[in-house]
Amino acid sequence: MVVFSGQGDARRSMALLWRTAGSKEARTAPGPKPGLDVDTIVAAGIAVADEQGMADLSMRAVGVWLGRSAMALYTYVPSKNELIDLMHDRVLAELPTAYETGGGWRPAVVSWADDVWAFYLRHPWVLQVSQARPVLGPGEYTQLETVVRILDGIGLEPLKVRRVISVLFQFVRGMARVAAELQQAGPATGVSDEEWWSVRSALLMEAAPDFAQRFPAVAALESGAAPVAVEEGSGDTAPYLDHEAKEAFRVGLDLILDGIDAAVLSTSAGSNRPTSSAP
Amino acid sequence: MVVFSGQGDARRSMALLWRTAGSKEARTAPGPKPGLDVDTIVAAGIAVADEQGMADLSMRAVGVWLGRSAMALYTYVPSKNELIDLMHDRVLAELPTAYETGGGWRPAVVSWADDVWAFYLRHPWVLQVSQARPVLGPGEYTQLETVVRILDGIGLEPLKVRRVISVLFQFVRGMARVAAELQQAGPATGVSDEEWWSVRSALLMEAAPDFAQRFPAVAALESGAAPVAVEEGSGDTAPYLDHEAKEAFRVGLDLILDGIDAAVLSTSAGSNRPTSSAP
DNA sequence: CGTGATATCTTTACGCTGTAAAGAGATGCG
DNA sequence: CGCATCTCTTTACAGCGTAAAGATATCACG
Repeated sequence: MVVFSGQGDARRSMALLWRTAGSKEARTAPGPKPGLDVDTIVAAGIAVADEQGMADLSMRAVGVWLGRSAMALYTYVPSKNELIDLMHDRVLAELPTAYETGGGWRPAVVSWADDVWAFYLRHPWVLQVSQARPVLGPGEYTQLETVVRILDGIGLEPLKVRRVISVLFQFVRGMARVAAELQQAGPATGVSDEEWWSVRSALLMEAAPDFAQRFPAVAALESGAAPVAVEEGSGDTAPYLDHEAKEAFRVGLDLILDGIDAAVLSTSAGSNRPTSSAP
Repeated sequence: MVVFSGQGDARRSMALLWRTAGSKEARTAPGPKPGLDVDTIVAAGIAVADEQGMADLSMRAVGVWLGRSAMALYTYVPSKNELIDLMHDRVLAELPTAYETGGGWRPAVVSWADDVWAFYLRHPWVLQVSQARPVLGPGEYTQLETVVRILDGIGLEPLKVRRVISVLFQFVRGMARVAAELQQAGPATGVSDEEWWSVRSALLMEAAPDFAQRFPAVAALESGAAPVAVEEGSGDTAPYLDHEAKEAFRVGLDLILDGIDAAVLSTSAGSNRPTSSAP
């Protein structure tokens, strides 16, 4: 279930995102002093989402975190969707904003992708916020600025840069989503991935004894590609699939970077040199 | 909010997916004759999800669709999550299962990606089912078999084929997700995308007048890349962004296919040597 | 042909959700 | 002081998934 962005008063949303609410003017209004503020509430929301997951993020839960009732939050934030937008934009601030491009764009993109990957695993709930209509807040634009700066001047026309960024984001988000869901599913259900898979594949062979006949290509692929050597000795909770997911991430990223290379070459055929894999 | 797969009795799940429930034996048990069956319920669930979206898919809604109470479904299906798994696996059956590879793998992959893209836009709720632990049903494996058959024998080692498939799926799903959410958001809120964007960008400039200073690369990119000529005359509801989304999809796909090309070349360079990690 | 076991299906109920509405209590200005 | 105004709480409502209990229909068996 995707969480859609708020549909409320657009001007108020923007003001909250960019903090242009009249924070300067001294308070002279009657009434009790505010015991909270938007930043505190957003921070509490992020803490709850990090700790308990998006499914358990409720106005009541954030209220409990702050020692208030759920309805107290509505004094500062118009709705839960708006709160999520604010959380999303604010949490992006912890990403690095600059990458060394002296060694070429390729290692810079890899570093960036690694950081984004780790970020999503740290805050898996971010992956559940709808991307349809971006939040248009400072965090979002800072993140975009960072990656545009890496890819600027490598010899792609602006439209192509946008497309490349799309592909990169979709890929990183998609792969991180799978890894994050695995990470969540394990502890949440008390069933490790190895257990889950071994139980399931046994049952699969039981339910579909003709599997190899019905799906010959898949069967051949699995028998040929399955044994990615399991590294023993690491004390992580789920070392095997974590490692597997990260390795798939790296290989896929390389594939995309090769595609970018090809695009660069075909655009500026002749002058620029490729960073790897020459024709 | 992602819908996770069922955690119930794994054997029963598999039996439901592969229809190995004792459907053969004649019914001689006492009690009233069943008025429903799993297939009917799954079809109703798909109809509700297609028509009203995943957010409005509830046991009560499916019950109403069938003229029963919500609890009647629990006679046939152990939980809502299980029902969603069954819906997911069943709806995949409408995808084509074979592609002409006579003209090379590349056009075949493009056709496949186009079909999957259209499929996701037809059933956007499928994009909201967790991919962490695949359903392992016949639909899922049929789909996988289809794409493996396209990529088999183009000169990639099995592990690489798996990675390539991962990248393709993540990309298609990611891009389709954005397009689907746009498609949903428009009608649902009564605000077209052009309206939404023009309102938002006006407010953005108001809230962040120093935008071009704070985000110079993004500002430059947008001024340089924005004008993707709007095609007029088409009578669709949201022709511009639909077209834009599809165009981004095609360009991104090309990028990935170029990356695959590079991987094929580097693998079969010389004779048949794998690029990394030989067995 | 009862009669009891069993199956389908409905009704009710519980704790959860986002948030509208109303009220309590504190605060500063006239 | 009185009163308008603000923060925050309480209560309430319609929705959710599903546990539990009960009504009703159907078969096998004495």
